[in-house]
Amino acid sequence: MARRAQGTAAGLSRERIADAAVALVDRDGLERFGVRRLADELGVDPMSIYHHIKGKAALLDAVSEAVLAEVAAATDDTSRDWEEIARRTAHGYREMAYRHPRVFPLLATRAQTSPVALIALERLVTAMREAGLPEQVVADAPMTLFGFLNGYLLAVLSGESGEDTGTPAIDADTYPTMAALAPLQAGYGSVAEFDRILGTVLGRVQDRAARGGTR
Amino acid sequence: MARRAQGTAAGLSRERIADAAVALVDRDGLERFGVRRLADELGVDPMSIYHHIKGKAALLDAVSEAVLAEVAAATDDTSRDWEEIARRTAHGYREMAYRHPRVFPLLATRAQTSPVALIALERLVTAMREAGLPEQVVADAPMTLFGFLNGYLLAVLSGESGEDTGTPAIDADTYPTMAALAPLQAGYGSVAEFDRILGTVLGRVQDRAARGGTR
DNA sequence: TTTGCTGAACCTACACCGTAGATTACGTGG
DNA sequence: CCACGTAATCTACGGTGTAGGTTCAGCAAA
Repeated sequence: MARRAQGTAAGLSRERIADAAVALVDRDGLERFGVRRLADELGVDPMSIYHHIKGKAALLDAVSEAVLAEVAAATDDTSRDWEEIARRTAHGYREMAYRHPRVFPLLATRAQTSPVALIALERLVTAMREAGLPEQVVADAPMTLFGFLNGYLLAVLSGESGEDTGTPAIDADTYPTMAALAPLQAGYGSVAEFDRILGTVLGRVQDRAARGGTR
Repeated sequence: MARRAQGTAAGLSRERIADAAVALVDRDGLERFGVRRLADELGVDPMSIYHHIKGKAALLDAVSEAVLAEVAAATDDTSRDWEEIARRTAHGYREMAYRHPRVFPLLATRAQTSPVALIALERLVTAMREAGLPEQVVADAPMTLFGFLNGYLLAVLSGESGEDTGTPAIDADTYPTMAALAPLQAGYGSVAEFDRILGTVLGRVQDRAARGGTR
């Protein structure tokens, strides 16, 4: 609010800006997020931000990177077992998604090429390779795992973080089967549910490996 | 461009607007899409659109609905075999995604409650139920199938539709395994690849069914 | 101490956006 | 022939991202 005079240090830095941006998106959502609002939050002129980050796109990149860094920090890397690594990464990813449901669409939409993402993937595929899994299976693993993680979490969180929290409650007359099934879909955000589905995905990977890989 | 005088009919309708919006997003991308640009494209005052569609959010809903309708139209519903239905729906969905790569993020992000989406799901789960599959398996099917479809297609298309089509070509020194695997990931986007992964997902559903369902 | 430079912060300005509210005129039913 | 609903336009407001210029604390060399 009270902006300092020109030339006075405001203690801005890429990291401080990114953290504030994450907090702002968490609070108000992606729609309402903007450079000016972020500047207000930091008690700073909008243009000051541009001295540390090139533009709004780069700002969103920084947000992605910040929450991904959380995952990396929370995942301990003591294990060498690829399935253990995959499980821990997936659970860490899920927890981050629940911590920042309104940031998550950003991650699912943009291709992840940031170092922190690549390091995690490199660790996973290296472990898989050392375990002797067929090359093609290893090559497909990132896409298989994160493709599903993104799709699943996006669907589960879309109700969780929605601006308007009104589940329309599908019409039982026109969609009888869907309505009948609704109670069975009640437990959809639970860890148990997640772990079960994750297990089937990893099980599939192992099946392919056992069969010898390519097809 | 040449706007007519006030009161003169411009032949606008929800459908015509939605079609033009889809074309505009296809051409310029979601970032550049806006009410004013759409109005320009239609040769119409921006506010005229508001007489047919409530606001920008509703406009994007209309876009989603329009492309989903394409899928429904292209998928013939002669079969009663649930696996056949799932396959055809999935392939139709994929083709739509490739036809409108810049619209697709919209579908993956927003929860689908439009009639056209619900009708397709109702058909699928009804067929599965009639085939005698366990209730919980049927209940999980929509999430399993579309969760994966969305995640996978989002990842594959993010390179396809990118505003800047520069694949960064990961550094072979810092990420040796990832770099070594890159050639094996070349064919990502092909129908064959898609069908293979789809097969594993459907195979998983059948496995669960054979084992008796819940767990 | 004085000088001059660097860079981080601010200020101004512009083009654009979504949309609320008022106005206009065509086509139709009475 | 006239009133009216409707579909279009016009005007205006507050908000956005950001290019370009300005200001000034802090520091290094003279």
